[in-house]
Amino acid sequence: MSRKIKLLLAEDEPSLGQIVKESLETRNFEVIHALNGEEAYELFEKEQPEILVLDVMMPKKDGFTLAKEIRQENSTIPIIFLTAKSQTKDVIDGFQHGGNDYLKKPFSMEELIVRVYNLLDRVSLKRNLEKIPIGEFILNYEKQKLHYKNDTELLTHRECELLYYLSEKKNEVLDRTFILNKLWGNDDFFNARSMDVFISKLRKKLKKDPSVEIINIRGYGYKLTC
Amino acid sequence: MSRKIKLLLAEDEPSLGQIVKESLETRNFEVIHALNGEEAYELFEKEQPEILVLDVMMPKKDGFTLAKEIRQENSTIPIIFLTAKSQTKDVIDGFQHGGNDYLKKPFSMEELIVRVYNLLDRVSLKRNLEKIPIGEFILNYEKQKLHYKNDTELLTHRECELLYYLSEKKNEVLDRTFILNKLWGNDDFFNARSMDVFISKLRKKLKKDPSVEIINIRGYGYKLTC
DNA sequence: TCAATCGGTTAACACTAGTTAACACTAGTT
DNA sequence: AACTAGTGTTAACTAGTGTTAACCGATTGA
Repeated sequence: MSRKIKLLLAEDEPSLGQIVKESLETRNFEVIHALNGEEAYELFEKEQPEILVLDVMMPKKDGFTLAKEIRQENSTIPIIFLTAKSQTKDVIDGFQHGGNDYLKKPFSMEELIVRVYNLLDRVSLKRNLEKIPIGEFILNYEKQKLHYKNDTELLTHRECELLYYLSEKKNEVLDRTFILNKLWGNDDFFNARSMDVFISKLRKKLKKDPSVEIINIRGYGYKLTC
Repeated sequence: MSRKIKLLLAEDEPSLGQIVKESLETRNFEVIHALNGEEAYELFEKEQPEILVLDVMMPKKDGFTLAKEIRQENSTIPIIFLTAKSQTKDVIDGFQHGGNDYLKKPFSMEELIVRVYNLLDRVSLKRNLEKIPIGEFILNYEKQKLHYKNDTELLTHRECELLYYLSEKKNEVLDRTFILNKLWGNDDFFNARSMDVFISKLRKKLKKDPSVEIINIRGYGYKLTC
């Protein structure tokens, strides 16, 4: 497993802060949670995080002011601002450069994660170096390779992504539209047919171990069993 | 596939609501999100969720008032209250009974999930990887397969679900409307006829072992005997 | 006993998914 | 620029699944 990334989260709403913290932790971040701007600055000094996620509206010191101060010490650390809907665009634009990005509330964790990884430029962090067992097979996501005993088969990027998502939900149903949106961007007719083709290809490649199957659940999606 | 559980979430803070919704969705819930007490009541009527998660402090109608109204229509539906730290214990205690539970903000998703499952009384979250014996047959729910001696028959998803529910209540009567609501979503005429067809198909497949029978109890449902 | 209702069975149908091959496009190579 | 290999999309055909319809028998209550 790769090293945890230390992230400073400054968010004063306790409920939201707690859940964002937890979600990031399950994704293998080490989260330092500050409840206001001043505390955030102290924790930044003390903990030296790699990336900051700052709520703009906070008691004691707002996110922008905090960012200016931190930038004097560290001009490269990536910062993501969490802004309220009411925030005017031009104020945000003033901070839209360098290692900065922003996210309007309400946001989804997926959006936050994507931005975090983009700024860290470590897109494939979570999938790093993982050897995923699928029955007798071993999937190496990084190398797009599928091992079976002494054989190794190369997977294309699409095949690999698809199998990876299936393997994440082993023995559970993976939603059709979820895959389509995730991998193809939308779930229109043609993409759906394209996916069918890939399912077909994967089944062929997974035939070596008869205990591994991709089962269709009509109208819902697929289930990888092993 | 294990059908999605419909859950009504009433939470007025948009950021928190969005993230709780998303987290529940990744755990395979169907989440109906209401932004205030009135909307929550309307959605409760319309969507008929299985469980409610209500913020206590909400605009237009607070969680407790809402719960009282809903309890008049449905005295058994599980309700989880999300309470602020300031909420006094005795007020909460007034609602601590029956299918109720509460959770202090800030809470973690894990805590919420545990309470949801507790109230739903679904211990068997991950469905049996186990092989279910039905007379001389063995049902493998995961793989949708029905084994008989050396033969293996593939079941469709519907067949498998239906047989699974029957096998859970072996030698007991399984309610018609229960199956219909569980598998088809509602118990209208057409779905009922559709189910008849599936019962018919299953009987055909179960013929190999004459000791296994699906017996109809007119007006009530079916009994799988073996 | 007879109509009414419920459930059983079969087949037709509509729709979804599976498979294969042809095609278009990209990137790398000569 | 031409050639090649690899990848993903589109198309055409086939197979599988669940719903609807039609017809029938069984059970029930008036």
